[in-house]
Amino acid sequence: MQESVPGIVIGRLPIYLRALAILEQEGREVTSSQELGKRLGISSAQIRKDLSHFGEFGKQGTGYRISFLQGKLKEILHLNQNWPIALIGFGDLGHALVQYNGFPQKGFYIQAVFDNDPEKVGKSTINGMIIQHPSELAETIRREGVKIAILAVPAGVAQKLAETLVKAGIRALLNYAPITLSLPPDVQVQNIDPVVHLQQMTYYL
Amino acid sequence: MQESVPGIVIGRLPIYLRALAILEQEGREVTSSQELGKRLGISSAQIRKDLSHFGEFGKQGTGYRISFLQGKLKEILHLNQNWPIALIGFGDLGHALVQYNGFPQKGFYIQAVFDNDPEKVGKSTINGMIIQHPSELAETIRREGVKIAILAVPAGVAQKLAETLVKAGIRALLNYAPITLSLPPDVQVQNIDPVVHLQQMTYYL
DNA sequence: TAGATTGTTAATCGATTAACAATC
DNA sequence: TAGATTGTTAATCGATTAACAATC
Repeated sequence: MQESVPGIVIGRLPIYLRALAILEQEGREVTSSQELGKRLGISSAQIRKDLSHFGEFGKQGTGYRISFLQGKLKEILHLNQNWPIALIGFGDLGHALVQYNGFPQKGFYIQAVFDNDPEKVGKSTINGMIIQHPSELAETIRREGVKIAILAVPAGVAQKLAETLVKAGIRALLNYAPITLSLPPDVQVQNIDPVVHLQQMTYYL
Repeated sequence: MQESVPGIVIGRLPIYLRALAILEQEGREVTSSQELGKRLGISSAQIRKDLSHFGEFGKQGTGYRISFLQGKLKEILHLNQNWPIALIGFGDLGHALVQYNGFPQKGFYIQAVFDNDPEKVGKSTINGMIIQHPSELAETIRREGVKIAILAVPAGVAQKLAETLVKAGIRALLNYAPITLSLPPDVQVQNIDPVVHLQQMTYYL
């Protein structure tokens, strides 16, 4: 648990959490590595190995108590708190992200929205946030102590904005711009580019 | 080239393609595995190894001709054709996806849109597509020979719809619903769940 | 007790990297 | 020729899986 856990293992924990939430919704109280594995298309050994990086959460013979394991995984992933988020870019995608109820449901709250279109600056989103100009970005992020940003802007301005965000104190960046960002290694970056996903699949078609 | 190429290698090819497009935009004609690697945060050896699965695309001493390598990668990924796409779900996200110009730019054309909201069925999108009821799904997909679908619906109905899509002839599915789908192994599935990405990053915060 | 499932070890499998001959 | 960079081999590194003692 002390020596660093592989990133690929961390990447699976939210998937486990998602599966546990569904099992819980179904009224289940206990599950096993085998059942989880079957649902997720993963071997049971891998699930047990992954969890063993962090402790012993199951019982021989019976498996895992769902609510207990959920709690542990949330603790590990630092999800026992709400996370404020800054959204950069209020185009169609930004609009959809602000509306998406999956974020607040999981403790992620978009707290500030930025766009450089003069037509949008000063207007308010459906849920009452005022769209700010990027020039206010650094101050707002510092003041609110925001650590996570979502970048939903065109590729051309993404790198520059990302650098500004990092300077302002952002430590984790969800990047929707179709470009590989160059940032200090201690800044977390996750990329979402639907075209990249589609282009992978066409290989097999 | 004949014995199957690891999926992880295929996953990087679109990233290479994206980087090459940027270099081309910058007016460059030639690049090297070292330069590409630096831009992408990947070792040059890995890039050369990845490409070697498919042939020899470079020249010792000089590197890779950008337009030639782009052509080869597009060929490998079957991107030398347009791909029609069916979009299931016309909520905020579906709306953003229909508007997104990154798709047609790369040869992906949303050709049919489905939503089960009676308020939406029969109405037309901004670019003139008529929103169809899911009951028409199978026939439309078969008729148009669509092989790729984007699933942008709530988690609760995703599995069922995915099965319908596969029965109708869909072979590749880009899944925005926050759930792991169970589908035949010969169907390609890629998942996009922003919450999963955020939950990975909070581990490090 | 009998059956089930964990946590963990060791073996296997696969991916990445270092190094270099070939050659432009 | 001298310098640069490829494609490829072998070594290293890391991740997955099989197997099983421990134990609920």
